[in-house]
Amino acid sequence: MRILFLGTPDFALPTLRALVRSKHEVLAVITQPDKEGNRRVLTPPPVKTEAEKLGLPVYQFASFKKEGVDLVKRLSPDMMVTAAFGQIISQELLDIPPFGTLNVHGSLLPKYRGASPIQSCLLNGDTKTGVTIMRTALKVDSGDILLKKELPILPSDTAGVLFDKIAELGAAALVEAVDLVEKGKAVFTPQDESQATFCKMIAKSDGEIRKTESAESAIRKVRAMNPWPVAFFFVEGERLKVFSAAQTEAKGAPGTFHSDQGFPCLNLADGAIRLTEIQLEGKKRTLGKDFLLGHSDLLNKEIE
RNA sequence: CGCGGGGUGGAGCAGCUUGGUAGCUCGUCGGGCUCAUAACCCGAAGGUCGUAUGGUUCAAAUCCUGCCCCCGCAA
Repeated sequence: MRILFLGTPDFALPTLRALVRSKHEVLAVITQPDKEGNRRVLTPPPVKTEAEKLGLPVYQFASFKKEGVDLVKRLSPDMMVTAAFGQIISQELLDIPPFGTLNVHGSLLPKYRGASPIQSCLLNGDTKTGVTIMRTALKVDSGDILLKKELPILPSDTAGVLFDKIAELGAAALVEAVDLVEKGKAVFTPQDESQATFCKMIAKSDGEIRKTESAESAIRKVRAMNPWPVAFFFVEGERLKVFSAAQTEAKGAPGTFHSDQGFPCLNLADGAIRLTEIQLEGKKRTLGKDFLLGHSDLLNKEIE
């Protein structure tokens, strides 16, 4: 199969690599334009960097839908593959490749359609998730399903860890799917719309820990928001990020702190969380234990 | 030229405004106490205070300047 690959973030890298390693041919890579990253530094999307490393032609579009038609017709791929591309593609484009367009999605569809399937399953405390390979359709993540792979969610999984696992699982599944299509053995099953759920893009504010919530809910946030945007709360106007935390017993009113084995613990509505790894704005991230050595006054403060 | 915080013994911080003997909590090493300890007591080692061995000064961690590095916000 001669494939045109569309993807943008890290999530798409394993799939791109797997395709390059497979017997199929990646004609070119389509991705989004470079964007201003941290502190005004222009950062290329990870897929661009990887594609260049692999020696593949790269095309960047602010709107592939509007500007990409000629290119796709010229390349005339047998198939297109999308992996977290980040742009909606027109039906006209989807119809160009004779074998259609496949997508890799980080959930067991029809659950968790949308932009944050991995964070969402962690926020909801699910015990399993997975990856789905389906047709890329005009309506986001609604295409007919070719195959799914399940994956248990471990208590130690953060979004970052799950991302990596699912991206790898998805890469293998996608190559398997392309093989099936090539052999004419692919069976596509429509999604059960009545079971569909949708998740929005994660915003930074979604990571705020409030004293009215339970410790369990806070722990889920910590796991779901790591490595981005990272769970946090405010103490006297200063933002404190929580990279990792463990559930423990409350010893004080919600919003106050106590120390346990040298670690700061935040008391919440139901239980408390031991702050194992944290970062004060402007400072480096440290173990909660080390943080407390220089900030013992934290124990007398309260979150907002 | 987006805004802002920071770089002080191994770790986390204070000291800088109002220049003048380098401090706190912890760790490390040695010793003591204890059935025991992430407990306690005694003692010790360890720092050219990011850098230019820059400028001002009798004197700079502290004031001024250039440079390097780390980080938060915003986008």
